[in-house]
Amino acid sequence: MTTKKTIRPKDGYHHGDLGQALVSAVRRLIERDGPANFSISEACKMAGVSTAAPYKHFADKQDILYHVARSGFEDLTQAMAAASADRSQGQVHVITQMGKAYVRFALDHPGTFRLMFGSSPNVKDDPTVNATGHTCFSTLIGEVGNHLGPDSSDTQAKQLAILLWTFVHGAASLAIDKDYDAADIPVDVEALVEQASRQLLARHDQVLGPPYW
Amino acid sequence: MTTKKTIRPKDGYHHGDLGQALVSAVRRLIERDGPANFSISEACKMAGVSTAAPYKHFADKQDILYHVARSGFEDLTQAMAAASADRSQGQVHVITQMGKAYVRFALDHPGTFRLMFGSSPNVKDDPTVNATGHTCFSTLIGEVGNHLGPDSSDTQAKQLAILLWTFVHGAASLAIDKDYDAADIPVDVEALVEQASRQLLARHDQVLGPPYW
DNA sequence: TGTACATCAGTGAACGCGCGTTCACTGATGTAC
DNA sequence: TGTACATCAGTGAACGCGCGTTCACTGATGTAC
Repeated sequence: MTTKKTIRPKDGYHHGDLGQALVSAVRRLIERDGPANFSISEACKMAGVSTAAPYKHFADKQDILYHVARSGFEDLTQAMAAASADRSQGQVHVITQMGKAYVRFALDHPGTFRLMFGSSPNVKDDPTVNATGHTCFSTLIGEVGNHLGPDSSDTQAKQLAILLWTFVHGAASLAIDKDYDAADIPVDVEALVEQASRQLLARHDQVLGPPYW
Repeated sequence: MTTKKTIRPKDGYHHGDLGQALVSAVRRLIERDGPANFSISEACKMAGVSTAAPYKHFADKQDILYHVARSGFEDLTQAMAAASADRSQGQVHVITQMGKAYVRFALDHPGTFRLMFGSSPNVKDDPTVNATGHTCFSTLIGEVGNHLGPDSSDTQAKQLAILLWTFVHGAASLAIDKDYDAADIPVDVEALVEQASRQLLARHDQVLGPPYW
């Protein structure tokens, strides 16, 4: 944490850490143009390097995308972990905070988010990308397990986690794709996640509090 | 309904209804390669026509996409209307059926679905596409209004409709993008929609039934 | 400390490709007389 | 009914472009002696 990982851009021939520089250039391009519309050539221009240089670090275009997706999942996992660090307000609060972090990540990095979860280009046939995504989802399952209590099964936790994930992912997708504009009323996505999470987490023999509107 | 709209493919020079033929060719291509990866050239090959022919019917590539998106929204609206035709089992049932129809449409036409709601390529800057999408969402708002009763406000109906839409859209997206595979357990999307819809539609002073698992 | 050398991250020019779009054209069609 | 003609949906060749990738190369770096 104290040692800043510096990318030293030697003025001369060697770059320092071109691999990392390209990944972050591609991430910036993906944020600007979408994951299907970035080009290696432009990423090279941004990194100040010839168009052949990337092939010393990556097999091909797809390989770069794998690295970008992996770095995205790492960031998302970290964001969700940070959001769930405050455990003083109960388990439900922890889970809703994770959901909000998910939505915030999508809004802050829509292009990367689309790459990670979308299908064009597809990035899920890479095992390590899959593994990183898996890790990310596991943290949610763990928290939902805490919520359900020690008597609950792993399957129960997974199924409830899927329910929550589905809503949160819908909120993130509709928000970044500007689909909520069709609703004619302003949508507060985080409030939406708060409301739905509490409702979906509620025990089924329990009287719910008032809705958020 | 009785008069089948025939596309007469004159063997000779004139096509008959090339505009319609191209739209459906593009839809097929979009289903195969995704909305960002179709090419006019290939659609022309499918329609048996030179690459210059489309420009007699459409301004440019983007214009074709607008037509495709519009036809998609029309199909989705129709599918949702059909699903909600059976009103014998109560208002909640009608609404869950609409949600399932939405998910089924996405699974049957993932490419078109991504074009309609996604952002690359963006299709929402066309007013008539927007209007068709608007119509589609309105039918849901109407049913939710029925559910809430005559004393409810339009805003209340919209907000609850947004809540439901969000979940259903998340389910559709995660399903077609194969993201549920990361969950390690099989996911029955329609059952998921059923469960979540009932839970989100439940009155807030009401004891819920048992969950679906 | 100085030198020879292996390593390898970069260059820059070139390739083949598929694409969207334009252009002058052609020939089928429907209609006015 | 027959003919002249305007219309316009098609053709096919060509364009310019940006792209991913390859190639032989060059020169900076670190290390063994």
